[in-house]
Amino acid sequence: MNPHNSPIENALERLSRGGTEIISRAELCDKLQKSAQTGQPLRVKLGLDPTAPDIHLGFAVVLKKLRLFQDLGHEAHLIIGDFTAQIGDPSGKSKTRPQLSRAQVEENARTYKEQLFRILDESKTVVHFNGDWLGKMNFADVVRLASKYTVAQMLEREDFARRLAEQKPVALHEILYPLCQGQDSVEIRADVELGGTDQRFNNLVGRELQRASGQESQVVLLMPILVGLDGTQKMSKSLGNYIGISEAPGEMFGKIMSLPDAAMRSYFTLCTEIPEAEIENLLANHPMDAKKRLGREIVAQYHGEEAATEAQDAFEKQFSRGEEPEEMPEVAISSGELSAAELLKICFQITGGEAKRMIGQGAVTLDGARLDDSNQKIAPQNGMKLKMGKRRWAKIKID
RNA sequence: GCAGAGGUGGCCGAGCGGUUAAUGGCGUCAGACUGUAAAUCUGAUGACGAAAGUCUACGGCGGUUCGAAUCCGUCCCUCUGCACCA
Repeated sequence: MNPHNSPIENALERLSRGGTEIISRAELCDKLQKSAQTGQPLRVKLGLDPTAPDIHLGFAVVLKKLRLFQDLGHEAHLIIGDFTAQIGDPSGKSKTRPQLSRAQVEENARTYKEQLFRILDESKTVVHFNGDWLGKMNFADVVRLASKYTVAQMLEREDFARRLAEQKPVALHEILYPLCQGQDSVEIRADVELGGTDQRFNNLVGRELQRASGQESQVVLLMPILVGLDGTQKMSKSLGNYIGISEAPGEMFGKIMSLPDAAMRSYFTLCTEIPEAEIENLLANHPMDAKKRLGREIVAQYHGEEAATEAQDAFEKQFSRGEEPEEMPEVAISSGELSAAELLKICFQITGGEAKRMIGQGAVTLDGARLDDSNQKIAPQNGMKLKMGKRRWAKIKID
């Protein structure tokens, strides 16, 4: 790092790592400077959706950035979107969501916090519920808020434009969503708002509404979207292509190994702190080794170095060398003969058709011997090891 | 309100009286190969059943028919155009 850099420039540089877009850089520079002079920390906002308390690596990208702000001395302001959750963010798949009770939201928020503070500094975090202000607005307030934005402006938003073009429904309340989120910024007087690039529109509305309310507009930082396990679509819970930050080390490592090679670069830059030059070097070498390094790096962040090494060893043992895993789920079975298909149904909780299919496809072995007849009678014995496909194992235990 | 187009399996999307548990694509799973739970290729993919077969499924309900996702009636929902437009 350039020793001549001022602390502010230094901070700016760290904040923009990983392809972060800053709107605008000059304003952020200003705010950082003012904060340094007055000793007043910046209020950095991040909105959370209370319906999905499982934090994954994609969201962690943003959380890590928020953590960086905290490390620079600023305050994190989390907005639990208990009110907006009733609308459902049109950025996503836009299914109407069930209304959550306050109790459910608080329960979710608790689960959320356990995970959040694996990344964030709790002592510099303030949590808000946007129902506290949005829920109190009366219809006149809503009309006044709605008057601050035009239909044409709202329709600039890509989601709406696309859905209109595809002749898909766009409900009126959905176009209120960006206004709600913008109002949150007004309420907490945010200096900065973080989000994925998919939040660009919403976050910019916040700037607009703050200006309309006589506040200084928030600076917006947009992080690139992390792709999911499929390597194309964004990582999200609803698409089922995510890696949760509290998943078991082995599971996490395995999922990372299943990423398409092409996704590695963005994972390295967004999910690890490895310097650019080293990333280039890793990617120039064998992809499998690079991916193992990636896996170890990420697992270590959430579970520690030791767990990461263990996860890698277990992976190499089970998949590279095809040996059986150290630990496998035990399944209790009462003694007595049963058919191979029935055994599978019990051990792996699958349907009869699926069990037959697995056996028919040669996917099943019992103590290393392939089963090829689903009607074959088996007398289960303690310690028998059943394997289905590459990953699923069960150890039989007689009741 | 009027007119037109639609609502099909996890998703997209064919079918438009029987051979349709329903083409195809995506997804998922498996096998082969390998460099990995990468890539590629191949296959499988409603439930129950040892099997024969039975059941459930094409927005809801009712009807016609030996037989309906396919025809008729009705209701609900979406889209497009027109009308309405303080």
